Amino acid sequence: MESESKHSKDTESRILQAAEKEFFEKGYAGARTASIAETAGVTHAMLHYYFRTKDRLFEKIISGKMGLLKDMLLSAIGDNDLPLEERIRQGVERHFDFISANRNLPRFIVNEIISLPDRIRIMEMSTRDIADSLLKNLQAEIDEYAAQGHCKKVDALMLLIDIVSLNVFPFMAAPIVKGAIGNRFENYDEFLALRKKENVETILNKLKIH
Amino acid sequence: MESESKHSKDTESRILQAAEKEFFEKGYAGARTASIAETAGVTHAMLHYYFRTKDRLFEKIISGKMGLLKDMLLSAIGDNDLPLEERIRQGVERHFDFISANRNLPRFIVNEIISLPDRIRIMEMSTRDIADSLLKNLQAEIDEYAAQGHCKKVDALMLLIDIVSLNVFPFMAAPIVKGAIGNRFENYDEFLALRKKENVETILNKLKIH
DNA sequence: CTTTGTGTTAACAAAATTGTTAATCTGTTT
DNA sequence: AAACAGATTAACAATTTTGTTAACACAAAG
Repeated sequence: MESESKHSKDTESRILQAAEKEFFEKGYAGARTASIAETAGVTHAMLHYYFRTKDRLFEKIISGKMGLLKDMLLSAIGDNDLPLEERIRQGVERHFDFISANRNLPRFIVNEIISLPDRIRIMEMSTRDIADSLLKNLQAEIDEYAAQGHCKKVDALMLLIDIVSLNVFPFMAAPIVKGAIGNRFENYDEFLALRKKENVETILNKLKIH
Repeated sequence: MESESKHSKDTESRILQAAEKEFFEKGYAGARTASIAETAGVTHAMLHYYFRTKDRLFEKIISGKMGLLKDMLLSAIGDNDLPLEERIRQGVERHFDFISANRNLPRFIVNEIISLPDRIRIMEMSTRDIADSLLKNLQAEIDEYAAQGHCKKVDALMLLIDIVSLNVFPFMAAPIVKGAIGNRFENYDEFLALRKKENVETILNKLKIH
């Protein structure tokens, strides 16, 4: 038996939780306030009581997730005090794990944020700042290693896009990929584990000198 | 002056055209039949006259696009009668161009088809068939080349997923990537041209022996 | 124990969206 | 030109979804 007490103060957070699920699964337009309320186990009047409108509730969710986008990019670079190859390996793995832990975040971002013209600019500026500062360091490091003959002189930006592309796709397009892999794997997580290794190799392979 | 004649039989196709645009941009839930009708330049009653319901109109659009998904995968493999490396290079380029010509098709598929439980199974079976037959040939070819010492023995499935991942991302996540590239490029198409080359190299690089 | 304020509910209202109908128009056939 | 059939429109109806309100519950403070 769960606590059946009325006047439960966690109502607000339960609505938020249910809203996140609903918005992530169905997008803003597809989400229904009544459905959110039902999932949260409250009447839909409560939703309006706490958040006034669907829009404001959506804002609450989306603003909380904006930070995660930065984290997603940042995680792809790894710690600064490791040798380059190890740093990149770790970065790719952490990035993969991050997305794995937020499987429908990329789809949500791509759909909902892109469809709001205002937000695109915020998004662009936000990613620009992160990318700029981060890539400058990484590029310098790569160039240094390359000068020492330890790796190829690759473009850091392209490398970052490679990492994100490879890591995001198997989650974003999971149903299609599931179809493609057929019965080659026991379950999808098994495939994902292998895919993670493969992505690390693909990225490191771009640095290797032929 | 366009033909202002009433009784224009192209009304149906204009609705379809407007519907495709609307559904692609806003998804099923976000699309408005009135908006579609307005874009098509007809009253929204016409939409119901020709297609009865929003659902049936959506079906018309989606079923027409299902074939394109197959084409998208098929284009990534290229012609059979070329040397392997050339075949893959051409495949990656054609696949990139195909997506470039259907920029919001991937997003549409990922969102709308995935959200319909029925369709996922159709999708899975559909992709399975294509992937199975196609990958068997490609894998055999790779293995042959590898046995001759001309390339590494890579997994064809992983290679296909690599191709699609790398090619799809810059279109699907365009606003985020735009932010990341900042002012390094004149315009996005210039970046895309470079990205296309980069993807070809990334893929071919996986085949090269170190 | 009454007051007070917040949380809660059910029923209702408003708005938006989809779907229908009956009348009208237009080109075609006889 | 009269009849006909499909196309078109405007007005309306139905449904869905969001948002509001008034009454009620309950715990805490005076």
